[in-house]
Amino acid sequence: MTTEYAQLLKAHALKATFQRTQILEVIERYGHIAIEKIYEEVSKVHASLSLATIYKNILLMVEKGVLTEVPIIGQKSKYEIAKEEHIHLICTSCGTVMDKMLDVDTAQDTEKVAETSGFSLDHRQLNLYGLCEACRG
Amino acid sequence: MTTEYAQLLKAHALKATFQRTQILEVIERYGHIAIEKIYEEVSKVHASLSLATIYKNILLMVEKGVLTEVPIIGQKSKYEIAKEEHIHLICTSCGTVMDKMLDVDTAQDTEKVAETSGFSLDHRQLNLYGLCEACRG
DNA sequence: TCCTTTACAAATAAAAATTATCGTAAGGAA
DNA sequence: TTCCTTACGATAATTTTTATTTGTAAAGGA
Ligand SMILES: [Mn+2]
Ligand SMILES: [Mn+2]
Ligand SMILES: [Zn+2]
Ligand SMILES: [Zn+2]
Repeated sequence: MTTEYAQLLKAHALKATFQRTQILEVIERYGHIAIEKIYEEVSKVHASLSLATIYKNILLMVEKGVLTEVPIIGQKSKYEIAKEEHIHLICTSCGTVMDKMLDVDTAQDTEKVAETSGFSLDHRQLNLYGLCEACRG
Repeated sequence: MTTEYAQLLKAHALKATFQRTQILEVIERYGHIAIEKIYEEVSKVHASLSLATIYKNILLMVEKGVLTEVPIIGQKSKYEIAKEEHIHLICTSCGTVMDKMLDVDTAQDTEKVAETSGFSLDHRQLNLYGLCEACRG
């Protein structure tokens, strides 16, 4: 429902405007989605929406931690609602992005790698590229 | 030396032009570098170079497997000479990208994760974001 | 309530990044 | 060297992203 997104926005000190809740609704529905596609989708229910409003709000919501950017080799970045740390399985044929939990051991390993390089780790981003079940045939 | 890059290009069925070897020389020197910076650097030794030539060749060399794209949260992609699989430590303050080997256990873990999702894994991309030694102070 | 302030969205405009076109130049096989 | 093919440079054209301006509407205080 719409109040869910209103809550999320307010929790991050952002006003819950119609445009923002619509953007969030579309992102949630797609899971992971690129800017242009958000514009396309939101436009269906709100024809007068400006593309600049999308850009402005995506940037703002990433800054505030409501959204996460998922940069991908050979494509434009996709965005998702920020959630618990996880990894991505990305199909190089159809472009689908699937979430998977990161297992604890792997997480600890990366901590060590960072430490031994004098690096203070903030966050991880693991993408696995390949073919999804459907595209393998 | 310059013949080194000529070899690399020919090994991938690409003509060894002056522009291409210069681009590779700059990428090697920086380790990881964005398009605009490549242009800036190559222009110093070859003032008449066209930016379109950079784009065309980067795209081509990525396609042919000479280069690898490194997509990064909040920045434009950087490019590097393709090499053995490794991970990246990325400083969110100064932007530096550092290479680290991926340890074998972690690699095997990701294989399993992919498998159990019916996904045929092709390649991994792990970025660790944080502060480098210099930027921690 | 009325006034003042602030935040947003929309509509451009502007700038930056990327791709396409085409005539000329250079690489490389023979 | 000669010839064929491919790549480069010089734009032009698109696409993507950011900045400005203006009009409203919500928020807060007197
Ligand atoms: Mn995700
Ligand atoms: Mn690297
Ligand atoms: Zn697929
Ligand atoms: Zn740093």
